[in-house]
Amino acid sequence: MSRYEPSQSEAKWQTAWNEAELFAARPDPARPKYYVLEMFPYPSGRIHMGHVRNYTMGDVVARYKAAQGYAVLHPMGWDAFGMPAENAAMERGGHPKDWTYGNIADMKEQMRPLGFSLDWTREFATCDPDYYGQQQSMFLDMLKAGLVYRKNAVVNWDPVDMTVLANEQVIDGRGWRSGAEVERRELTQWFFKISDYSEELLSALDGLKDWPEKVRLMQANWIGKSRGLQFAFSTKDAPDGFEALEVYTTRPDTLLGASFAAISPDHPLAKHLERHDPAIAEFVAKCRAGGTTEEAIETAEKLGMDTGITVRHPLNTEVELPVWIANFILMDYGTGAIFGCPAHDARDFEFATKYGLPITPVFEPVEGDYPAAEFVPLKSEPVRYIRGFAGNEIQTGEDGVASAIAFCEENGIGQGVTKFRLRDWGLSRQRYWGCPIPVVHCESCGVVPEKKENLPVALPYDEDGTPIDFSVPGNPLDRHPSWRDCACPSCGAPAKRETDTMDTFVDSSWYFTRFTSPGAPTPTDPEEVAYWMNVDQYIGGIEHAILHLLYSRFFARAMHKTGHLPADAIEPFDALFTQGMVTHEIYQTRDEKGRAVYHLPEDVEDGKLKATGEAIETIPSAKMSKSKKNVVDPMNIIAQFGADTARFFVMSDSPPERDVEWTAAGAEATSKFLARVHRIADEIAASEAPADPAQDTALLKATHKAIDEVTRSIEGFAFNKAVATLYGLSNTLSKSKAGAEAKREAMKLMAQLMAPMVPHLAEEIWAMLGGTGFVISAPWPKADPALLVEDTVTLPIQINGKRRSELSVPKDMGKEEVEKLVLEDEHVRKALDGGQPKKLIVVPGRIVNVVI
RNA sequence: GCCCGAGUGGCGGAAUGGUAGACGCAGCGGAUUCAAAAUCCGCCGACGCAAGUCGUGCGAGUUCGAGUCUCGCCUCGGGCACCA
Repeated sequence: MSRYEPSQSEAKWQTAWNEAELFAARPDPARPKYYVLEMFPYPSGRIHMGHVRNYTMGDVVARYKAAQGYAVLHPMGWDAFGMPAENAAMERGGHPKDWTYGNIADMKEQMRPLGFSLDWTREFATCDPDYYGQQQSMFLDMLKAGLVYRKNAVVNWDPVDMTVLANEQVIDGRGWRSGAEVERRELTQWFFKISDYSEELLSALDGLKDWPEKVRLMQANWIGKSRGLQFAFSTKDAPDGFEALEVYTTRPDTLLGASFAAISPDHPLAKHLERHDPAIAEFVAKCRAGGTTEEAIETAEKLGMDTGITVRHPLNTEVELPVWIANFILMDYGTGAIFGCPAHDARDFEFATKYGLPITPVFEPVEGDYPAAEFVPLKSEPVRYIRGFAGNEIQTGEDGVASAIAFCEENGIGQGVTKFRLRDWGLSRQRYWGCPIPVVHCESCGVVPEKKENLPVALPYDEDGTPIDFSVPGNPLDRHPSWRDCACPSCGAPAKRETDTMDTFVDSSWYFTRFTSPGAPTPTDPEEVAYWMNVDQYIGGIEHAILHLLYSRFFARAMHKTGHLPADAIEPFDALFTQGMVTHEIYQTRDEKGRAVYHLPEDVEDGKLKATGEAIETIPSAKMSKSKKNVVDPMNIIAQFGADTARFFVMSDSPPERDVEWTAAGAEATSKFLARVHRIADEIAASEAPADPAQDTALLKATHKAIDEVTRSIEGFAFNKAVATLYGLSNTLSKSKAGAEAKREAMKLMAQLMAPMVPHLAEEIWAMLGGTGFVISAPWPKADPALLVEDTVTLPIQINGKRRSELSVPKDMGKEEVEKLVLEDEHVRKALDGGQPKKLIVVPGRIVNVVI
């Protein structure tokens, strides 16, 4: 008899695997390759249950594919640049570099006991000078290839701290530290020309068959291809140089419903007026208050100001429309100017109602009257045009738009234009802890790329021998005494380095290619990258559905264009899986002022605080977060139950794409189950029961059914169903009266099926039953189709769609014979009461429905 | 505000348009035990004595048949370009 003691056996097997170097990825021409990757973590310092879930999923896939004979690449690294390191330095002193590398060491120590099949020899952090030096090298190649350029763009500006704020540092329109009202300010910044690839990134989505449909949809909407009309209003009383006002509209069919024109506060005309008219300057300044997010702009109160300028209606030059400046017009989309048709646009309606502008319907419902507020039917819906100017009176919005564009083109009013919502990717960050942008500003030569032999342009660690001080707001690179000053790479004259660093999305846009050759002297090694790319299975959070994944798709194309990736790797992720979060209830009490005080789950027992016995309020589950203290430390779970319990629990119950609720009871139940499996295996190992052909066959059939189900579940990322199947198989095994030999074989197969999820226990059982080698190196079992077929099936009999009876028949019984038997059924005879059914539906092998 | 999801017993969830609730948790009953823990066996959507009726967020619809498909809502979650 041996007991289940994970604390001993888990460490033992991990040592054995490491000694056998099982997880080092090696190209092997004799086998197909498989690259499985989980989104690499930000080194916050502590792993959390979300990490455990994410990496367990990847590990299940990696181990399963290895058992199937693939040469597997399963690497791990660190997304190590970013704001938290700088924030930590500001709040607690110290240096971002020390904080980050310390966190990496801590997290690695926490990940080790989980027994993931990771190839740690390929590990790197994006803040390693070697990594970001290669990134700088690619940046220079992309600059040369015309994929990078500079232009002005708005940032959140904190007028008190005199610093740029990230969106998350703007809370209700105010800076998080100073509390000052944030304003939008323009800076010259670096951009990737992702817009060159708008069409390509959109159309290539169709090829991503193994991506979730919702992610493809989100990306398609984000890219936002639209067909519309661009035309110029001719202006009256406008300043010189503004004789025409270019507008873009996706609803040219509503042109005769135009009641005003509106321009963005950032439109060149608005900027011109701002310089000459104090009232407009004041208004525009008001528009610029608040953060830069689309959400902030769209939910802000609609503000407008009449400029006094008018434009002539292109279809009827007698009609003049006023030109307003409006805070909800985005300069980044279209031309930064629109015409407003309040009758058929909710935003225009709100604006027109507020400022008393006319509302002129262009179309109405085919049946019924024009509604009280705006009327915005689906474009695919037919409507009756009462102020149409092109095509039929009754047509869909789509047709109306198409004929309006055709009409305007014929009459020289404007052109049909395709536009995209997708904007170029601004990569400049006015921060220290990021990859320096490797260019130099020279007074005579302008912007000069750094020479490649001078890369990496490394971040300075200290100033004259003392670590950089982060207690002062702003970017330390800007005020560094020696780092900033340099010689111009072109003319050698004194020059200044660019002090902006790169968006951390750049770091995460190519790390998956670097894993194929982490030590290469170039960004990628052609042979290695050609062998390992693409990522066969990518796993990460749904929150990355748009930005990270879209930027990576673009970057792969840019890398191809600059010779760093082969043509067949421009869609880097063959299959994508997006997993849900790990959630937990929140426990709180109130302090004397009635404010919420949160408590860790481990400090709570039976609805009371362990320490004081004070009753706690329980708030429904939410994503685990430190601020709400609803976190369960994986280390505690591993210490108490072992890694396999933690791994198995996060795979149980909830489907992986959905959020999973962590419950202490669930973890304990999982641990009990694993102990039970261990006990059953132990009993089987000692058993001497003689063979029993009937029982042995029944067990063999059940085992093969489980092989089939677990295999299909893992293939379909339905790990919760694989777990349910294993529960079922363990019950079958414990109750089976089969002989010892048959049971040993069944148990060994079960160990193989469990191995991807609970590898340590599986090894233990495999060894106990005399399996050869490691269970994880044993080839994945195949279900024998002959053992999966059932001879008889139970057909439910429905009467009018409701289940009333059932019928047991041989699997392949013909339709007519089944019908005959159905009509003889007691319930059916009773319901028919001597009559004939209206209809008798027999779906062979599935169901019978008698319609009366 | 805009885009994308999700909603099934007390709880987590299962169900190629075909027996709703597999499997697990909690709960209840029993066995074992001096007793307990552990373990094992059984019951377990609601109402009803029963026959049965009702049940997948709400309201319509398509279908012989809807948790599943369509339309309109509600609630919760993710994203909205400088959190990662």
